[in-house]
Amino acid sequence: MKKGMFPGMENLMMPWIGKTMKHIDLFIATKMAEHGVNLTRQQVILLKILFHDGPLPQNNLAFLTDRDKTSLTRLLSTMEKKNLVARITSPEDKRVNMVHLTKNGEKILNEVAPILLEVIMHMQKGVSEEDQKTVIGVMKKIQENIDIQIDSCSNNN
Amino acid sequence: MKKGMFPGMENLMMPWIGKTMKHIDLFIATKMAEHGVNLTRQQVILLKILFHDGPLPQNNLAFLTDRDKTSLTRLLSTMEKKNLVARITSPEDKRVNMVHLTKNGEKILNEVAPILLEVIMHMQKGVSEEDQKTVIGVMKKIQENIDIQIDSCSNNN
DNA sequence: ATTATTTAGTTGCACATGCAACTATTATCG
DNA sequence: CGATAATAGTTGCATGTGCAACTAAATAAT
Repeated sequence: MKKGMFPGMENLMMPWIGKTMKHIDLFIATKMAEHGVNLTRQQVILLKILFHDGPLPQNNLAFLTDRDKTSLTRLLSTMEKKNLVARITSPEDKRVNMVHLTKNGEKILNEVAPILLEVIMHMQKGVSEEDQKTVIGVMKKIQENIDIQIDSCSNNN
Repeated sequence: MKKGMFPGMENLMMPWIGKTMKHIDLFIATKMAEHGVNLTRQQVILLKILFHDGPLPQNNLAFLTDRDKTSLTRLLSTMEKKNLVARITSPEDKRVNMVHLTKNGEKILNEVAPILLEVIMHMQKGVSEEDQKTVIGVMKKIQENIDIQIDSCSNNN
């Protein structure tokens, strides 16, 4: 019995993309754990963004990461428990939470950044620059195709 | 502010793949809902497999769909509640649950199959056959790169 | 100024996923 | 045959995700 035989779907991109993404998430979590850190892909990316783009309102963070605001709320809650980030209510607008990278978050980001890079390099080993560009181009195209239909219905983050 | 600016990661595949997959899942769920059906991508794929490959033990189903057995357990529970599939204990080996497609499941699959195809075609509109092949090839390559590291640690499904 | 509306975030509900630990059943070994 | 090991599934716990409905605060409108 062959693994991944979706009847009539062997030569479609979708199943492959989905499966790959699942593997990537697992791989990253595993590698992080091996280095004694307990972070998901999503958390690392958030740390990276906060480090580069300073404290940001949750709103912007949700937009930047293309995530529903409710999803971000809970992602931040997880990260706040681990003392990676801190939510500070903005004095100018008390509705707004400015999300800060904590000292600990920064420290861990520094530990983790090289690991992430290593993982990424390992993943794409043997894939030509050109093919990478093709993949990115196709992903963009798919999102374009989809968003034409979805944008009208509001994305609310 | 640009959407999806992961500092220093703009030309990496990973963030694009992840985001695209999220969009695809949402798009499929939305389209299904528009047609009055309440199914996720994962559920549709499972229905398809059960239709083509007949009743199967959960074990095999987990293997075929590259999913942890515990994940499958819960996916099936959801689908059983919706009367899409049925678990029937095998008489030969009482440990084994044979997963059957119910009449209702088959009926819904028939409704849904053309929608899924339409959705897929819409998604990949404007993407050349060649680029699709490239994408699939790259996905396979990434999984290969990753699995070398992971296989040793047992995949337990 | 007071009301109505928009905006930022949270919470309830539902779904998908994996690991560790568990139960029940079968197979194996001594 | 009886103890041990392997196997199939489930459950507890943790993570990520989105929609609908909510609270609180700020802005717009009358």
